[in-house]
Amino acid sequence: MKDAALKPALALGPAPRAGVLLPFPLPGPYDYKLPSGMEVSRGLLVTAPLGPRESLGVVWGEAEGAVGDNRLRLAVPLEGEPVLPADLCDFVDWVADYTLTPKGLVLAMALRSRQALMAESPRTAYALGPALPAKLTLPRRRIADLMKDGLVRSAASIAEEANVGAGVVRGLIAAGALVPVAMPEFAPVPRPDADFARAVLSLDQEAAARSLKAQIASRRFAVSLLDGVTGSGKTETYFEAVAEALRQNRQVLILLPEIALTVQFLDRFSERFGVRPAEWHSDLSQRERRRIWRAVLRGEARVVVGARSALFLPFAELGLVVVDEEHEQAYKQEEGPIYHARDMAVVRARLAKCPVVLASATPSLESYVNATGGRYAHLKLPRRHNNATMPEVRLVDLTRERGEPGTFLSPPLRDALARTLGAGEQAMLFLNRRGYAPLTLCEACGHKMTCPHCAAWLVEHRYRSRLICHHCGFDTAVPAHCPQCATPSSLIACGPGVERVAEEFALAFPTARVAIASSDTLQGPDETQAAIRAMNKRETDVLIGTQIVAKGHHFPQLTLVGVVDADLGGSDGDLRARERTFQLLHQVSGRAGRADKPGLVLIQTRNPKDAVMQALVMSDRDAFYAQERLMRERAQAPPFGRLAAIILSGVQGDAVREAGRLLARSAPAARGVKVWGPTPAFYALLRGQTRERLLVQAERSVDIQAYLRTWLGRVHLANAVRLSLDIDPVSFF
DNA sequence: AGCACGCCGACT
DNA sequence: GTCGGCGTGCTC
Repeated sequence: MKDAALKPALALGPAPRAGVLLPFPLPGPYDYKLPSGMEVSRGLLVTAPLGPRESLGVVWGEAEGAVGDNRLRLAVPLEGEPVLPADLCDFVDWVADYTLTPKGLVLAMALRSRQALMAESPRTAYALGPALPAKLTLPRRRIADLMKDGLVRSAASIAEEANVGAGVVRGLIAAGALVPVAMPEFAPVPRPDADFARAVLSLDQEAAARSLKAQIASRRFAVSLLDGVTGSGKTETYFEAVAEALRQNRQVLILLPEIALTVQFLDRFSERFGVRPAEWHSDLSQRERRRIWRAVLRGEARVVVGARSALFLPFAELGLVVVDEEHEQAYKQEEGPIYHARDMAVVRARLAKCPVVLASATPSLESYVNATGGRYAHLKLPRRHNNATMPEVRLVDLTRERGEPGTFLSPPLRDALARTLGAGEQAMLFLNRRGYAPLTLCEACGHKMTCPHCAAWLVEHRYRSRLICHHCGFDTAVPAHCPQCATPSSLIACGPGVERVAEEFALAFPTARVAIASSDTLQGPDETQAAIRAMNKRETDVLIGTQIVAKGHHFPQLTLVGVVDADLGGSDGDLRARERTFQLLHQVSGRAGRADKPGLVLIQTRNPKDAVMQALVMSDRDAFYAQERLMRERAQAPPFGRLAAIILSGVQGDAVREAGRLLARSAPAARGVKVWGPTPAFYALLRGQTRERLLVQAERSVDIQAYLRTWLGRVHLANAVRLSLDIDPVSFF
């Protein structure tokens, strides 16, 4: 972070030069001349010529001087001389150093909307002029009638609303009957009102909110874990912190996992603050992106609710960062610059000198250890709202309670379903597996149907009669003969997916109304909304779904949750698999039950003695965390040690494997550092690319980035091999 | 990221 | 004989 030590304003003499960072994967800032006599400071946005074209750039620091004066080109500040906030520049430096990503690539994330800073082009709207032409045709009359309300409209909307051709509008403009009015390019972003609708908080919520408000008032960096059971009102609680930040005239960033960025959340926000917050997510249009980006820089957007990339917005007066559902794996960016948004949010807050709140009912072990160890404030909300009780959790031991072969609903689960439906209540079956069956194999020769581009099984989707690869999207018809031994009709489906569970359920309960909820059946937020509405209106008796039903929505009439296979994803070698299973099952369990009738959760498992299952049954979360913590500590795994993964990939398998061996041979010996591998990645072949992994494990005190820089700086890999780095990997695929 | 330069297959 | 495939390399 040496750049952070730069003076905020670099006053440079005549013929000034400066280091300018460009949003490309260049090794560092390039030197440019700047107009003489200008006061130049870090963060100043410029246009800089790069080769044959003009690029957006940011003055990053003093010139390096490696390039002769004669080769320097002139960078010109943008109109109005906008400046990126200094703490955002520091953040870019920090993320680049931490993830070993070229700075320019990280800067590119902060300049997401390329023309965000180009001069705003005013829109022209029209109002009714002083006089109408003598000759009023019927279309002209319609325009006059429309415009009598005194509102200004664009030429296009006049034509549309008055139902006339564009030519008629043009004619009236030419005749002076419609006069132009200059409008700002963008509608202003509405300001949330801190006191629009104050919530009534429970004592627990009040105490947590008070603590957060005090932190905001002190304007210092602090981390809090808002640790509240499902239904305890975490959102209302941190909304009080948001309100306080607004009163202090500070900006707020609320991070949500992309899937949680729903209409419901935005509605809740506007119920509390009177207006919708500014949104930031991957499918904003270019125009919206530009509008929000500018509004954040100018301080017009006071609260932004966004997915992980919102971390790179140019907040100048950041006063609070909230990371909701902080345990979610979706916060891990797995492509391009690989980073964990939760961890980076903490860094962003530290650089902005403001508090950050991590909220979850099932915190990540990292946050839990930090909170219980006193590094983070631990704010607990142990009670559900309205004193609703937690559901009763029972295990079904699948090693004893087997139904018939090829069935996946055990007798106890069937009985419970029958009772629930008989009582006129709703149920949910959870299985984190899309499609009909995860594996198709030949009865005659044992051949497994796998993807030609990925080392993965093809998943049968019976509704579409296709075999589909969930990694690359490859799809093919179910063949009539085994491709290996040519035996006809020998392919059989193995294992359950949601479609297969739905089929079995429908056979057992032919009159019940079933809906399947998976990313295959629900295309987009509208259909998801419709499914939720059908459930709430009791048009659906049983919802069978993947993890998209685990999150978020609460169904008041739902009293039974069945977990069809709790042992999924128990993959060895993934140190977070147990934590994820626990979090997911805990979350699913929380869907059951209502105020007047406690819910029942039945979990089908082959490992009923496992600590994850026991913690769920005993409703003893802390016991699970304690055990998990101990295991991580013994293994020197995060947060007690550091990890970094090196992923090699390429089309030429031999070259990739050779590069892996070369890399392993050249790993420098260092105290407290171990290098494992190379091993084929979990999916050794993905989209036609061979993938090998090496894992670096280091003690906490080791500077793992420095180690990697030294190592990788010495090795030259074949051009056909791509190397990418994952610092703090969360998944091992 | 672009856009050049630079060496090997099917065409006016 | 060329037009053009995209592999590698450079941009202050």
